[in-house]
Amino acid sequence: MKSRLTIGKLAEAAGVGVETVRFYQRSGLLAEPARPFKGYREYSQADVRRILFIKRAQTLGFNLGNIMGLLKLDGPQACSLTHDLAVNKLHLVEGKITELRSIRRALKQMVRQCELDHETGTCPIIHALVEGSMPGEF
Amino acid sequence: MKSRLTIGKLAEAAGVGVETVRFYQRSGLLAEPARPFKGYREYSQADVRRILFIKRAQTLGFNLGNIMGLLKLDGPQACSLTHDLAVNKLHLVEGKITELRSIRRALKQMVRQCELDHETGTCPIIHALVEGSMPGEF
DNA sequence: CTTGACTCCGTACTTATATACGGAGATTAC
DNA sequence: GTAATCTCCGTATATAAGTACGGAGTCAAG
Repeated sequence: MKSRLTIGKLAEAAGVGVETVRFYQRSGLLAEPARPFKGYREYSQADVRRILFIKRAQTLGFNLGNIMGLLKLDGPQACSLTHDLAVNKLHLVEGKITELRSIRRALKQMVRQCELDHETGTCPIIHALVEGSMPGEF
Repeated sequence: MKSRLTIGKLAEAAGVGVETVRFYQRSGLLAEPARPFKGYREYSQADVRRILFIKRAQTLGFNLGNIMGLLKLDGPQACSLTHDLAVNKLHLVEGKITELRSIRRALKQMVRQCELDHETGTCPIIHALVEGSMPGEF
């Protein structure tokens, strides 16, 4: 079923605001739709999917520029570009996870320390984060 | 050696711009330094470390507000206050880890899809946008 | 002592990603 | 048929995190 949508329906279906749709249009992320009726924009389900794609790609760390690039391309080279971008992001994300785990360890230790001895110290996270920094004045 | 730095030297040592230092000061991320000399700010190595910390924390996805909170964990405080702050930041960090793990999962899926279909010459992600439904959960 | 680099300050501008506003016309619900 | 809602448009505002500008004072090198 090819349901035809107004801008408001599209926005609702995709979980964004009407203004966001207009903004995506201005930005070139969505093509200007047909306006068969008093200048009112008319959208299709494909537009819903396109916005959902944009939103999902955003949560993966792609910005709108990246996304526009992805959307413009099709065919085998698009796949390899997509692949490379994804692999890069993946490495970035794994590095961050590792670092956050070490911060978490430090924080847990801090909490435990605090609960055991009622002693005050400086925060181990900060020293874990800044290589070579001495404990003390911050 | 307690080298005393001008704002320019500090900025250079920390790899940021002079204006950024002033901005951090306005934002409360750096304390107003002493100005023993015609109103010129004077910094120490501790300020360099503090800026490096800020920059590092940013790459992990903390915003300046978060970072201000993390910085408050350091230094002498009432133990109960430290404890509460630490628990609070621990939750922040765990949320960040969870978020990144889900991004990682999605990216891995995306990479896998691309690799599977690479021989066929079509990118499943792009293809799905043109017609039909998205590959699940990408 | 002159020249160029550095510092001061407040304010304005930038980029990315949207949101909001205002007023006119169209559509829909009751 | 009237009120509420929706759509149109261009422009303005929001937020985070800086970055740049302009003019005046100051410092360091040649």
